[in-house]
Amino acid sequence: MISETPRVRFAPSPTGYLHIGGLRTALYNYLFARNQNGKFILRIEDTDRKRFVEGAVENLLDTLKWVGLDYDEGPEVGGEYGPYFQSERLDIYKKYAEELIAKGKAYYAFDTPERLKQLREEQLKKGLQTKYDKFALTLSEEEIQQKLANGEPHVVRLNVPPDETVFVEDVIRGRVEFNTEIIDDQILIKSDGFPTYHLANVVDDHLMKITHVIRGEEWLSSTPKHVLLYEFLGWEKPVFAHLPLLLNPDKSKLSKRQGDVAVEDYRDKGYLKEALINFVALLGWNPGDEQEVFTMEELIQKFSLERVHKAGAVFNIEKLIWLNAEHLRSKPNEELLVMLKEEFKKSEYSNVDIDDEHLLLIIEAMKPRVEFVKEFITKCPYFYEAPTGYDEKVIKKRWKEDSPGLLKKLRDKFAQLENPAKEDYEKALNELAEELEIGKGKLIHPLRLALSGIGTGPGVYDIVHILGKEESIRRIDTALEKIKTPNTDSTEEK
RNA sequence: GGCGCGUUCGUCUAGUGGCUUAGGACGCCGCCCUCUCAAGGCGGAGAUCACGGGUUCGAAUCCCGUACGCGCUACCA
Repeated sequence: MISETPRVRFAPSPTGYLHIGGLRTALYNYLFARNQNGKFILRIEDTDRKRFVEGAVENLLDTLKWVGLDYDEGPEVGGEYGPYFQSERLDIYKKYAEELIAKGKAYYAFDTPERLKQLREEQLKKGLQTKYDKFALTLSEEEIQQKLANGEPHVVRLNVPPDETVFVEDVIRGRVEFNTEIIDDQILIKSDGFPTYHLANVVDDHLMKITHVIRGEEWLSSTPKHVLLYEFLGWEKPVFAHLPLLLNPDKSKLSKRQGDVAVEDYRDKGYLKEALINFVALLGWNPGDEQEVFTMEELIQKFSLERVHKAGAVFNIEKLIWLNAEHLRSKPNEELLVMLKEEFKKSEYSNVDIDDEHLLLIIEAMKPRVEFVKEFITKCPYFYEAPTGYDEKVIKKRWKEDSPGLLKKLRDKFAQLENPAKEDYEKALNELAEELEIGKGKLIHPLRLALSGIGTGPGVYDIVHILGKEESIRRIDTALEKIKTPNTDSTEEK
C-alpha cells in the first residue's frame, strides 16, 4: 500500500497562467482529496527550461488561492516530501536513472539531434512508426564510459522491451492495453541533465506517496511508459484516472484561439469563483441527482471518481453566466457590498459620493436583475448620476400628451411629503391616480422614465426611495423640461 | 499513417437489458405574477440514443464492424 490516506497531486507546468482545463484537473484532485480525507499536493513541473516563464509560478499560486483550492503540501507551505519544484530534485532523478541503467532498463545514448532527425525522416518516408532504433545499445561498455568521460552530450533512454502487452488500469476507462512495439524508447534524462515529464512524474509520485494519479486524458497514451517505469523500479503503481478533455465549441481541445482559457480572464471579467468552480465541476462529472447549483462543501461531499464520465465536454459559457447569477443571488448583501465597492472604485462613478446604506438598497433592488457584480453599476447608472438622455422608444410608448401634466401633479404631491418612507411614495401616487380617476400606469411609467431615463429596472417606488425626495423632484423637473411628447413633435409639421 | 480514447436534445448531462411515449439543467418560446425589466411559478418546442449488423421474448444499455471526432505519436508538459 502506497499510503494509508489517499494522496493526490496537481502537477502543473508553469507556462504562464492557469488554464481552465488545469483548473478542472486541480479541482477534481482537490475534491477527491477532501472527500476522502486525504492530502492534496501541489507540485511544480518545471523541467523544461526552454519554456520557463517569469512570474508564472507566482501567478499560478495566486490563481489557485483565488479559487480557494488550498493544498496541504507544496510551494510556500512545504511538507515532508519536498522539495515541490522538480527543478530542485535533479539529483533524485539522476539517482533513479542510474539505477535503471544498472538494471539494463535504461541506457545512455549519444546520438546527435541531426541523426535523430534523419532517422525520423527515413521512417516517415517508409511509412514506419517513428521511434528510436536503439542504436546506443550497440555501444560497448568501454565506448560508453569513454564518451561519458569525454563529456559527450548524452541522454538517458528507457529500454522498452519488444512485443509485450502493458496494461493500464484506469478508474474511468477500465483496462486499456498497449503493445510495447508502439512505445518509443522515451528519453528520461535530457542532455541538459533535466528529466523529462515521464521520469520525473513517476519518481515524484512514488516518493511523494501519491495514491491516485488524476490527470487529463492527453496523458493516457503515455501512461504505459509510466507503468513500465514503475515495474522496472519495483514500485507499486498508483490508481490512474484520466479525465475527459475540455473542448472548444467545435469540439477541438479547448484553446486560446476560441475564447478565454485562463482562469484569470474569467476572474477579470467578473465571474465569481463559486460559479467557475461549480461550472467546471459539472464538466465531466455529476452527482447522479438533479442538483445543479453547488457550494464547494457540497461538491466535496458528493464527489467521486466513479461518476466522472468519459466523453469530452464543450465549454458552454451560457450556463456559466447563469451559475454566476445564481451564486451572486445567494450571497448576503453585505458581501456583495464589499465587491460592489471594489467595482465602484474602478468605475466612471468613482468620484460619486454614495454611502453604504444606499449601496445596500441598490443591491437589494437590483439583485434579481444582475448576473455580474459590475451590473449593479452598469445596469442602473441612474442611481449614480441623473439621466443624461431619455430612451426614445420609451418616450414613444410611455410619454403621452397628458404625461407632463400628470407628472407635474405627482411632483407636487411628492413635494408635500415629509421625510417619506418608500410606502409613502406609493401611497401618494395611488391617491393621485384615484383623485384623477386614471390608471396608476399613467403616472408610474412617465415617472420611471423621468427618474432613470430608461424603461426597465426595479420597482419605481424603490427608485424614488433610493434617489430620495429632493433628487427625484429635481429629476422630474428636468424631465418635464427636456422630454417633448411625440405628439407635440408631430403637430409641428411643416 | 500508427496507437489509444470517445460518440444520448444546440450545449452540459441522467440512464449499467424491461420502471423510458429517453429524465433534468442552460439557452430558446409561451403563460402566470406584475408599474417596466428581471427573479419566481407553470408549460412548450428540441435527441430516429452516430450508423450498420448481431445476441435477446425485449437494447440507448451486451457483442462485432463502419463512420466521425478527439488525444498521443518531441531532448514539451
